[in-house]
Amino acid sequence: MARLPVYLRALHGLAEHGTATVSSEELAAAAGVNSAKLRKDLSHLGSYGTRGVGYEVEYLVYQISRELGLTQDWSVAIIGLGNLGRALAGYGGFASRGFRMAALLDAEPGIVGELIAGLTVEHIDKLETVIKDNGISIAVLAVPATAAQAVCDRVVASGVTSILNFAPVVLSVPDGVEVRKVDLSIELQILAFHEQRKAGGPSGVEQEYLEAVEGQ
Amino acid sequence: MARLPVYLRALHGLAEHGTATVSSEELAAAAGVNSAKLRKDLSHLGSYGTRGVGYEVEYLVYQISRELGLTQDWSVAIIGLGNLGRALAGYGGFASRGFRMAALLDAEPGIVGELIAGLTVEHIDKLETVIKDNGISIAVLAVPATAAQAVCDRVVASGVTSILNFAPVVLSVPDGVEVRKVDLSIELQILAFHEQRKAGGPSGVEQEYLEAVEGQ
DNA sequence: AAGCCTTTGTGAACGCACGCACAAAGTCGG
DNA sequence: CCGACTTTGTGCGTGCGTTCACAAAGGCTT
Repeated sequence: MARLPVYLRALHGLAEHGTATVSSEELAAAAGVNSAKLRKDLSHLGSYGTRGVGYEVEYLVYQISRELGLTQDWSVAIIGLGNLGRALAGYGGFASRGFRMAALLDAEPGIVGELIAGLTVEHIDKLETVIKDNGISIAVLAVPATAAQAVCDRVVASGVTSILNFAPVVLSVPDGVEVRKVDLSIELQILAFHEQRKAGGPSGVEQEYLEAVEGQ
Repeated sequence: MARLPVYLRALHGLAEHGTATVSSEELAAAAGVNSAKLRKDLSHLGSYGTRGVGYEVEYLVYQISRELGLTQDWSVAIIGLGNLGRALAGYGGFASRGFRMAALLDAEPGIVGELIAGLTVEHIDKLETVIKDNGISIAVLAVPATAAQAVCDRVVASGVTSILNFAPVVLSVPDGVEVRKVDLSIELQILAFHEQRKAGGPSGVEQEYLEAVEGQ
């Protein structure tokens, strides 16, 4: 189900290319998955395909968007406007998918007041007010690890129920609050693992381990 | 196995806290996983725990680091120094885990020559030379989607065998080259999905779908 | 209008990963 | 030195996701 956004992106690419209809085989290749898996995923949304032909791109885009809740706009706050926060604020992929950057918050006096991506950075002291006034339900945390849990508690108390966390800590939240974590250094470490394996590779007990996790 | 970096981070946290020994239960809680799963993961590396006591933090850190190939230094190139590339270049979590930022590359004349995180941005024309001279085996792609595949082909041709891709495209690479993809907007879309579900939620066939993917 | 061909949707088997629960093992107190 | 307690390491059952393979269904050609 985390694959629906991937399909959606592939479909957007096809639409821009002028393709009107697509088979499960083609779409699966574009998304990098098995065609049977794709068909099963799509069939859970309802029968939106035509046998013998395939799926109508535009219609499928709408259906997936609706399923993902992208037909309505979501207000998002970015907290922490360091390098990463700025990158996220300027990332075009959000606005085009129904996400509205509604507020930027930071604690640093030198950053507060700055204009980033058309928004003025506000002081984190106003967090509660800003979140409630803008009807923000999704918060993006790009703050230092040490501040993450405290900020998390505050946004949750203010009514935020979805958090995208870039800080390298496991956040604890009450039931009903969704947290997704992105950790950039973990991805690199996984690459290093495979890299090491290619470069001669370990031996002994490690080899057994490698065999056990093969393909992961 | 993608969990080893998570354990490693939790262990680093414990080490800084002065903890010398840790039980699987405690470590599992810190990493946000089941304790049995953690023990099984660690047992694949070998028997590094002491029954009745737990695991020695420092020793376990070393063993996991070695398994992940972090005891040797990896040279990494960042290609594309937009907001995201800059954030990555300045991210401290890399250097502390055995990754050395060896080169920054961009095509934009206004960016080339700039000093970022202690490194001078070089022109992408020198890509092949830079990669070979620095023995770079891992490349981070923070370029626009339209340029991603072309840049990817060039780094692969230059000998890079691991790619961390931030561009929203599925890269095609020859066998033996590892690609990991990070897509920031996908994470937000998944949050929106859950958010929509909480806010009243869809009905009809969609409800069946939701039940089918419950907990995901 | 009828049959062929393509492609969807899904039933069923396979495989993997997760988690429980327990036995082995090692430590600490008496 | 022995017994009780703690914690690891793991065998086994369960449940989920993936994949194969095929039947149903619709379009297209003749």
